[in-house]
Amino acid sequence: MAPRYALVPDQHGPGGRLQPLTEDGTPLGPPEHVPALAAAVAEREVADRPRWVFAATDGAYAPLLPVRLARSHDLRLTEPLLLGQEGRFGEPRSLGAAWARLRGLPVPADLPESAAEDDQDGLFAPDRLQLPPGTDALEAVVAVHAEQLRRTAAIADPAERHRFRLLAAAESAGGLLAAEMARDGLPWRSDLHDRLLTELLGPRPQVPGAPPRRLAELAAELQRSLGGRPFNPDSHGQVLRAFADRGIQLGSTRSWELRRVDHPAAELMIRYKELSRLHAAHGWAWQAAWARNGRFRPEYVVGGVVSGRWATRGGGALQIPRILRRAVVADPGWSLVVADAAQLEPRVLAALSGDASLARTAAQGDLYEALAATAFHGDRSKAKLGLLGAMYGQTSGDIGPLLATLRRRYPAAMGYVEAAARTGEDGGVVRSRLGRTCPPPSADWLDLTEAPETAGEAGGRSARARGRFTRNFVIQASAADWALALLAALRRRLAALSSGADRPHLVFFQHDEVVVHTPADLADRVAEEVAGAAEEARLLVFGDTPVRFPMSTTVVDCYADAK
DNA sequence: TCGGAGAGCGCC
DNA sequence: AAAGGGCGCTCTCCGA
Repeated sequence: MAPRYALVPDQHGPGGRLQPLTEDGTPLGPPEHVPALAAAVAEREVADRPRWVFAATDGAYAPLLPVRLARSHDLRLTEPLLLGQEGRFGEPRSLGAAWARLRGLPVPADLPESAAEDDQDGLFAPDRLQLPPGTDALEAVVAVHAEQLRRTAAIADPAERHRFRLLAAAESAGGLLAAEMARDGLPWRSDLHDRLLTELLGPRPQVPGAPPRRLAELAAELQRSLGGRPFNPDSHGQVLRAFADRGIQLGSTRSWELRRVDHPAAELMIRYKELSRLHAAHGWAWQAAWARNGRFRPEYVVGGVVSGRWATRGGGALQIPRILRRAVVADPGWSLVVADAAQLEPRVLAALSGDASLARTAAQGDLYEALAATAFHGDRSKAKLGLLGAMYGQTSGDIGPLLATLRRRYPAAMGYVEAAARTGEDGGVVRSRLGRTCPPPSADWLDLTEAPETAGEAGGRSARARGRFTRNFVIQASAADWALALLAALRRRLAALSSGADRPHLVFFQHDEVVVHTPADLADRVAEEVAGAAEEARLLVFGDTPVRFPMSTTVVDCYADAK
């Protein structure tokens, strides 16, 4: 029985090494080499339920799948969280870098992301750890892990320390889940995708690179409508010139600007841009590259955004146009449980700031409705606009009076975001609820603000921009904390619900929304677990708060039918 | 010929 | 009506 195991796969073959550890990272006996790592890990998972410690989830866990592990500690994901906590920004985060810092060796720079991309066979996995030649990887994993636990224990404030441990655990769980979702994939009906593209764009072009029929038609109509001279509708310069030739001066080709133009060509242009984007970003080429054998497999990048939101690499999984949700259909006999957190960010603000009055409006139901009733004479749109403006740092438009109202009625909440903004303007850093740290100002920001006599207006603009960033960071990053806790809890609950090939599993995660693919007869149970996980996340992240985080959950066959 | 910058728009 | 936070992706344009 060991509470933790360090795990390092062999460079070649299915074997690997395991090192039992105590809860504080001290080795328990000698390391063990096993010829079949996946089987050995699966066995210990059942017997001990340990926390698995590895350099990076993609290198150590992905090859073990479909073995499912409950808990892990990912050194690569935890290192930047700790560096931020310690005020050491921009230092390399690989295992090798952490090891070098520990041993006083020269610290290797992180490899650029592109170096990881071609690593289809994991051939370069050992190099990606960035360990000096001849270093024993298991020894490094054990040492860096113990050091990370020590650094975590050094966080002075007990409550902050506790929350940071939650953050590291949740981030690591995110790593496990991202690897699982990449493997399982999102159900994707290429036939329906194809039909949709054909309806909108015309038949798939036979000649690769040729524009679909509808785009060619629209381009021709545009040309006629603007006087017959040929121009490329994909070229902003040529579009501006074509409109100018008809006496229409445009500041840009943005669709909101085109929408105000009273000329038939404007509407054609808007339509062209919509369809051309669909074709370029999520058309047949995308389908061939990303949606194979009934599954779309995005590559998630856990913590890829400084706020802790996930990013994806290739495939644009987090920017799929809503219309394409029609192609996401559960397998026969299965269902999709689609759940999103309603009005997550304003609720996070209420919980973060401890504003009793705002918390009351966020205690249930439609937050904006409640806000409107108490402060905006029932005008929901004003309530929403005002609150969003406060969270984003908006200053222009007619928002002034709305912000004034909010400041009067919710001084604690508004004070919270304004304090975060001031910290950012002054060059400081802010943290999320669980302790994720925002990056410091960039070097050119310092140039602009530290020499005001030369920087002048640009310096002020830059400082205000950074104020908007830190203002939004505390909310966006704390919302990401909550979402990560939700994911970890839901993942655990789904595993408890059922095992084997027919188990419900997460297939999609987008900031504040999750999709679970489940055998249809378990769908209602899954929906209950979603609600339970949201409540669990609330308690873990915000503790004693009256704010509630309701999920809007639907059980559907097709993603497009949700909500 | 390639890479970076800028524009623009998809998602939250 | 069109400003304010975070991204990824694709296109054009332009300079090395």
